[in-house]
Amino acid sequence: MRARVDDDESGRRQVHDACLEPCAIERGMRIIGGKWTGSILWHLKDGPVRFNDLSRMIGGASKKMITERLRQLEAQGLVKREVLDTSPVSVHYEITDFGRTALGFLDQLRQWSEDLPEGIAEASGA
Amino acid sequence: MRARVDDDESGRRQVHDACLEPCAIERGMRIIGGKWTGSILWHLKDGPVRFNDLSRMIGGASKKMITERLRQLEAQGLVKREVLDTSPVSVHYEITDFGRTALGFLDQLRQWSEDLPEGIAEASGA
DNA sequence: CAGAATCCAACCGGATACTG
DNA sequence: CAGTATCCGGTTGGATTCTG
Repeated sequence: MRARVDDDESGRRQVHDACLEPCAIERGMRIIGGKWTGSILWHLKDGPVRFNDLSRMIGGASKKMITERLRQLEAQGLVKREVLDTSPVSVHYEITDFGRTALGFLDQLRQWSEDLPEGIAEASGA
Repeated sequence: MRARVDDDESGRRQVHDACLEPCAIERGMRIIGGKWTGSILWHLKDGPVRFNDLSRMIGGASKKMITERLRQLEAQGLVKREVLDTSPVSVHYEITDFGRTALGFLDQLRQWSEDLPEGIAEASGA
């Protein structure tokens, strides 16, 4: 937060020494590393999903969380919100083209996570 | 406490319907999604690094954080700690083979993060 | 159905100071 | 050098209740 360094306004100088690539990782993580963010995005990959369906798909996340993350993803342009004026209103959430560019990484992460040795997750916050 | 299910004391039942893959994503995220975790791992990819060097490389993270994440990564088997009894003691942190299996998607994330449209990060927690 | 609002405990993580 | 210890404010995120 302190050494933000100019955004190439002067001449492609950008980062000086340390965080060049690492910061990219951190920045990315703050975008799709939030709790449930990845899961939400992942569940949208096959097409638009309605709010409650999404909520049910991701059992474990509260509606509050789903909403929050969805709003965030929308603000970032990874997800598109669409209100259909049906009987009791339904809302579709759809992944954008930009959002799809994150699916590759997400899929790799998913694969990696699936065959983790046992007890790894426990060692995280034990 | 309602549908935690997975006590696996009875017989490997674990996940029931919803979160099968999504949970994998979440689990993975909890392992390498911590603040600085990805960066640390990434900086170890070219060989062992000493504590303070690592600390300097990742300017922005306090020693406390570096230590914490390092301990966590060690407990999970992604990083190996090695104490060399030199003059004022030096400690090497080295990525393990298992740890290397995470570098693939970390690199994808890095690439993805590098050419993000401007203003995206700001929309995260603004 | 699709949220918004409120409350509040837990944890995260930065700053600072101290140690062998 | 390589941490540990302590403090502490801010954010996270779950539970619950209410609404158009």
